[in-house]
Amino acid sequence: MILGKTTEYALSVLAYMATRSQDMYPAELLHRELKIPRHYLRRLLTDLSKKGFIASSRGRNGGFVFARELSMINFAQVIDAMEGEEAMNICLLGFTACIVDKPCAMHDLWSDARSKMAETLKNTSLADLREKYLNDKG
Amino acid sequence: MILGKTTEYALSVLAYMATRSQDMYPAELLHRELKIPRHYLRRLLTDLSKKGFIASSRGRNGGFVFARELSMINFAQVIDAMEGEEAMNICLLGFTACIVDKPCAMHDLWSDARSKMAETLKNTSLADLREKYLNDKG
DNA sequence: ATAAAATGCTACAAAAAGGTAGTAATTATG
DNA sequence: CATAATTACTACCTTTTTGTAGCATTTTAT
Repeated sequence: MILGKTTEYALSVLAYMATRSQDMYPAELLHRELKIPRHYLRRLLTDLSKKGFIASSRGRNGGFVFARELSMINFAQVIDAMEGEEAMNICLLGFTACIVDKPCAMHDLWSDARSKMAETLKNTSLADLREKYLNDKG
Repeated sequence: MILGKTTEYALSVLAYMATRSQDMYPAELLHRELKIPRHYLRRLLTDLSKKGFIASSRGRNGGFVFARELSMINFAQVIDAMEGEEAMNICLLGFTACIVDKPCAMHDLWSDARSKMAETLKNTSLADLREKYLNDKG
């Protein structure tokens, strides 16, 4: 598994919210639309609130909205928040092989590909996603 | 986690074997050198045998050796074998978001970075690793 | 032969991830 | 004020992954 299921759910939710134009997204709606297990989703949403990506409002007509500008949320941030900082910087040969022999022999060979991936994730915000989505549609 | 622990172990083992020059690698040696839990490693090695990367010989003086030329084993193959074919081709927004809206809005933006990563993994063999390792040392 | 050094196999335990259920707290609306 | 709609919290269950234990089997060296 490249990313955990929970991280995929998180990206799904944020991507969905970023590409629509409602002013409130209740858990139940997201559950229906994205087919993410109801209760599990609820916990995920709470978690995403605590992490500052979205904000919740309780009570009738409550739900979730973005807590910051779409342009201020990029994919690397989300993945970091969900998987831990190391996830993207990990040595593909495992720490052991990497540390034992000092600089992991593959770091050079891979750093290009890896850093390109990392840059792409860092440089792509939810605003970019929204823009692309709306353009592709119209 | 980007790759499962077991996959990292597998890469560690193969990388270790590829960069040394013994003609036999018993599990116990790999356990000592790589600090991978003894019994878990044993199962992993059996698994790697069944998958055709290495071959085992039992009995005294037994152990593991590569089952094919180093140049015939690349990193993509190992990752595929350990994580399943889909691991590298997965849609980062999760299948749901991807399918609901037909072509996932991000596929274009990411396909570059992702395919570069995939190519690198496919084009890098254990022979390349060995060569680089021995050059860096000497 | 026998003992030592290996792998193969099977069953189980522990930890992490994923998923379910229900109650409490909060808020808008009639 | 009462009710309905909503999030917050807590506890528990299931599945997958990781790790442990031990015995059976194979091979080599003495």
